[in-house]
Amino acid sequence: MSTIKDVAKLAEVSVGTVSRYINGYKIKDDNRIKIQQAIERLNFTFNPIARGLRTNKTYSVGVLIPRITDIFCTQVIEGIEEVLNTLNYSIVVCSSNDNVKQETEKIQYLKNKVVDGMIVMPVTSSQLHVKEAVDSGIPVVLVDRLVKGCELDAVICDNVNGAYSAIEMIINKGHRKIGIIAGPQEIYTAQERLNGYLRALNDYNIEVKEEYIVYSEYKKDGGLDAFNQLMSLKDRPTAIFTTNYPITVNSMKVMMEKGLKMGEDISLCGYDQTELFQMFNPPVSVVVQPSKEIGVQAAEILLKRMNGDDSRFPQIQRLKTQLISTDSVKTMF
Amino acid sequence: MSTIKDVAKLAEVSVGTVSRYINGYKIKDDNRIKIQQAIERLNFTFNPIARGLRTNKTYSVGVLIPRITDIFCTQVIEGIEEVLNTLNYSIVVCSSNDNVKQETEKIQYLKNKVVDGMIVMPVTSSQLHVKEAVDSGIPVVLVDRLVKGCELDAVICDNVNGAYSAIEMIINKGHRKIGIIAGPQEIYTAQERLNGYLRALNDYNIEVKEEYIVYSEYKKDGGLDAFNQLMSLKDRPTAIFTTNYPITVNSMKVMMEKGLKMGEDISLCGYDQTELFQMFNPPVSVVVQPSKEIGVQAAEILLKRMNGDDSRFPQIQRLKTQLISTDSVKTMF
DNA sequence: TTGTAGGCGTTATCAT
DNA sequence: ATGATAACGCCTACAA
Repeated sequence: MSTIKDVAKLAEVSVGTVSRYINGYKIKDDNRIKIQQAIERLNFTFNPIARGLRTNKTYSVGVLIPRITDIFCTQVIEGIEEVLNTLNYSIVVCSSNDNVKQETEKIQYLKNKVVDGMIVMPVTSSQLHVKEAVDSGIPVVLVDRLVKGCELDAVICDNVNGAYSAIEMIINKGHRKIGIIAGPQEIYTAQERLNGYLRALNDYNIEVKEEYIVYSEYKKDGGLDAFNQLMSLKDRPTAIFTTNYPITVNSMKVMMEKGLKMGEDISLCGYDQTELFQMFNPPVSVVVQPSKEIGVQAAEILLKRMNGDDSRFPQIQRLKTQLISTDSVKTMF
Repeated sequence: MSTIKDVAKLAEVSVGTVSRYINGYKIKDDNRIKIQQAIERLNFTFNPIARGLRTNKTYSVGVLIPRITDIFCTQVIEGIEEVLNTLNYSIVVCSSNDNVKQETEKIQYLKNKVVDGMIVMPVTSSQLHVKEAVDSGIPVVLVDRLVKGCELDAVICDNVNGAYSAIEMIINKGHRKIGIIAGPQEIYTAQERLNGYLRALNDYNIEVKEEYIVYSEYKKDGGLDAFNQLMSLKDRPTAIFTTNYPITVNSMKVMMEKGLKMGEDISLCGYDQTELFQMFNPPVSVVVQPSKEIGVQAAEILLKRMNGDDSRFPQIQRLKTQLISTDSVKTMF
């Protein structure tokens, strides 16, 4: 590997001149040509590690998500990548595996890796692991979930209205007995989605029945028990709102095993989209989040911060969801 | 941010001693204690960038995949992460977006980022973009696909037998008119899967009909035209083997639109697994690749190379697939 | 516009 | 076992 020094020697200029050339400063034309040729001849590529040491910039950002195999997460990453890659930032990805302890460790880990900034989708909204990263002065943008007691930039969805629109649709199709499988209430999105549910019932003057509200983890096996619990009520709900992807999938799985037909025996509306949902018979009603757009906007805010622009801090973007309404929710009249 | 120098001063030792402490060399007990305290007091974390400059190691590896939203890819990454993260390697992820040009660029990009090694899932098997990276001396492990004319470590699946087992199952259920939607023949896995198909027909003495073999892209919209083409034959196949995930999904989509019932009007066997496939009615028959295991093994080989162990080069691991056989392939008798 | 030289935070070599 | 010091490759005053 040749260095700036080799280039300088071959081009018969000083290293300073070469460095200036590389960084786009103005230099004499004939020097420019000599340097270009030297670079070509030596197959020189400069060492960003050395530059990073000097400039304290690594041109890399950390992305911390609960799980790399989660479609929602990868769609967000796709958005991040789209913005950051063209600017030559690289993306260091790691997963917290839905685990607060790992999340804390990984934040520390990313800090140690000296990323210029990070985008974090927190596992829980309750604690302040994320706070540490902030305190170290590196810009952090939250995604999908806010964290209590943390003033931070964030790009999230309007979960209240997302859930509200789902419940409203279910009500409008004639349902009155509507169950919800809510997520853990330490999680910000889970709180909001439950709120949307409550608010919609309230607005339509439908009594909230405690037993129609069950809770579940937002993890891989979430929803299995919860769905069964709803099904075992004497006075079963006619429709169920499942508030994230795994819960939706697992509820469908249980229905299948029990031989319950979606949209006939029991109505279902889920959260988060995958192409396959629309290929079931009937297709699955879902609240869709603009996942890629979340990534794009998070990256843009992060970029702004990394460039030292502190305007409008903390900047919280709240994106709208979209409702896909299908026959998985039965029309009752 | 405090440095090793600050620690040395506070602990009243030399920087050399601090460095040795950090790197786990033996030092006098009381020095050790003084250093520990100093580190604590100063909240010192050492700078891997500086270390990297000196040691020429960045403790980061690049992972280049066709698309971050592809489940197969993310499962592979999950495996890679599992191995590498505990060893404190970070993973720089980027996508080639199914695009040879981007692949070439991103390989260059990763090289410039000074990763210690890279894991690449190549877009095509025909060209030598990957060769460049190799020539630069950094270890590269291929995943899922081999590249012609490149002697490289690789972890792939036995696609021939994967396809063979699928076709064999279809034959055993009484089908004789079996179509295949094969991938682009520049892609290694696509070649192999077609071979498996041909070999199985041959072994069972079934004539290969040219019009039952159609081709499609291995990309997002792959399979749409191809499936229609098979359906428009006068003498339609009774079963179709779709050779990757998008093709399988899109074929199912077309079937749905046309009102064809899977496993009755037309039988289908796909490639690559997602949990949702098993929740359709009937569930979808698929050839399943051990995707996470691919990642694990690739990471292990890469690790070996990064540690200077050149034994058994080029090491090619060929993993077995598994067949899920369901009623999506009709039993004909 | 250019050259020189010091420094970024480590590691590694040499004496001691 | 430890200290002093020269690298590692680049950037950036400063001086010319």
